[in-house]
Amino acid sequence: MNLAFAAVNGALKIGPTMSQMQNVERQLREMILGLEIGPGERLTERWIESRFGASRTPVRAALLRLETEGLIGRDGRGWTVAPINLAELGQIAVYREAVEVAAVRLTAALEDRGGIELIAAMLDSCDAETPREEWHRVGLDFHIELARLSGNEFLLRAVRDAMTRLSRARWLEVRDEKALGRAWAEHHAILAAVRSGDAEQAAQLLSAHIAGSRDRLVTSLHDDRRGLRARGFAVVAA
Amino acid sequence: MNLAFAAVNGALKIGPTMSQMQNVERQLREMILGLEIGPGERLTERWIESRFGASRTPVRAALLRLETEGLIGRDGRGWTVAPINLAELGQIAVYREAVEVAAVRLTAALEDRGGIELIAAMLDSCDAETPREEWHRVGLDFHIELARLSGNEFLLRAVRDAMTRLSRARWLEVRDEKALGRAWAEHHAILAAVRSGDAEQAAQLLSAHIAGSRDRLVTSLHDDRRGLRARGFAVVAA
DNA sequence: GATACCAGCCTGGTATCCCAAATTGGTATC
DNA sequence: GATACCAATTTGGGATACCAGGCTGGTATC
Repeated sequence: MNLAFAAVNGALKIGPTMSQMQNVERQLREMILGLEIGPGERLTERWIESRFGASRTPVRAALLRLETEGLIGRDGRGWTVAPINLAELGQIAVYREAVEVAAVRLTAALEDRGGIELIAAMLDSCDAETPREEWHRVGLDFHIELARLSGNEFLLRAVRDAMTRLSRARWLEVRDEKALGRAWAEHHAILAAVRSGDAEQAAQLLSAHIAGSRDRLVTSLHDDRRGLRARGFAVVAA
Repeated sequence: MNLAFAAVNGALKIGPTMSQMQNVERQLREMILGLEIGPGERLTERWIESRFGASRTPVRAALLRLETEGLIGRDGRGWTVAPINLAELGQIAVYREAVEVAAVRLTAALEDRGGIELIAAMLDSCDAETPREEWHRVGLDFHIELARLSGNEFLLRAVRDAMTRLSRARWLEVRDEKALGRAWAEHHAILAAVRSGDAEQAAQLLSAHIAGSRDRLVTSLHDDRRGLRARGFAVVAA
């Protein structure tokens, strides 16, 4: 079973019967997260309408939902793809630390922690041959699936929301193989602590992981901000 | 300055220029939170349309937003006011403990904690003569404003979301004067700890307060579930 | 050449119309 | 009386027409 697919499928209801609104929402989200539409770019309902072959009714519904996800915002009397906001990334790190640590503490206290092995398998499915997209996806899904194990819908939703908002920034981050390996090792260390039921250890490792991740991310984007702006991406300073 | 009003005003943009969608959203939210529309009740877009004198377009936009707030949900091919869900209340307590404790720790570490006095004043504005609605509102706003002091938008949003979802259940809770006084005292004790910069103490007091609040809430609603159902309210067991 | 002004276009906001599917209520059948 | 069935109604999903306000580009004036 593919955990990641289950997650996506559960959230988005991919299937033969998908409404126009879900269709537009999904495709538009993918274009934004995949940076096919750059941060800061203007969106018009008419453009989306013609781009996806749906009328304005489902387009507007999709825009409203993406707004609540923080992927787009209102710019006066129009829609704008959310810019990369370095200050916001710092706040998100604090937020996700709170909810992820709470979730991992809950999970470590559970009796049935078998789900951990599925997450470990997901991590192990990545190797040197794995494309960068896959590393990126697994890196996000690790935290989401870990939160899911807690069984708390609200912690899960919060983590998923945070990872969605971090997704583009993490994609833009320049990460060398060493950084990828370190993250991989840290993920496994967290899993080991949870597996052994050591909530305190798991919490500390996770906190450190999130803090380090935030520092590397903000530093990388801060250093690259000129290049990012040159690509037409709106970057808001910390 | 009225903190509570500022919060509402900031969130809802009350003013002379309010779109139909904001109008419908606000009124419908008030009807749901005020239990004028009972938990579990069916909603049709046509009814809302005629009830508020707006066409279906803004009605549907408002419904989409209220759905993300968890106040309504889809029931097959229709809309339903979210039932009172005792299991969910327990999960929300865990969630809000995570984010509120994180926020209060941040605030206790701030240099400028002057905002605390405004919150204390808000608490002190309630006395024996104060109507129940006001106690209810202040009890919710206390936690929201405390989170606002942290300066973290995401923690604030999370607390606001949690309090919105708890609002109806807390309104239905049978609280005697003793319980109100205890909550008032606990709130002040938390403020005192934050004021003195004792993050650890503030965190512990807040955790205990949330746990106690949850226990009383779930117990009260559990005991009253027959009465609630007799009033036509859908109550989902824990 | 700079500036004040105005018409036309483009935007999101709203109202309304159509549609397929599902619910419902009555009816005929056993 | 229970049940299978069918038509009318109602539902949300979608498409489209219209509107007011703001932006733009051109033009006339100084």
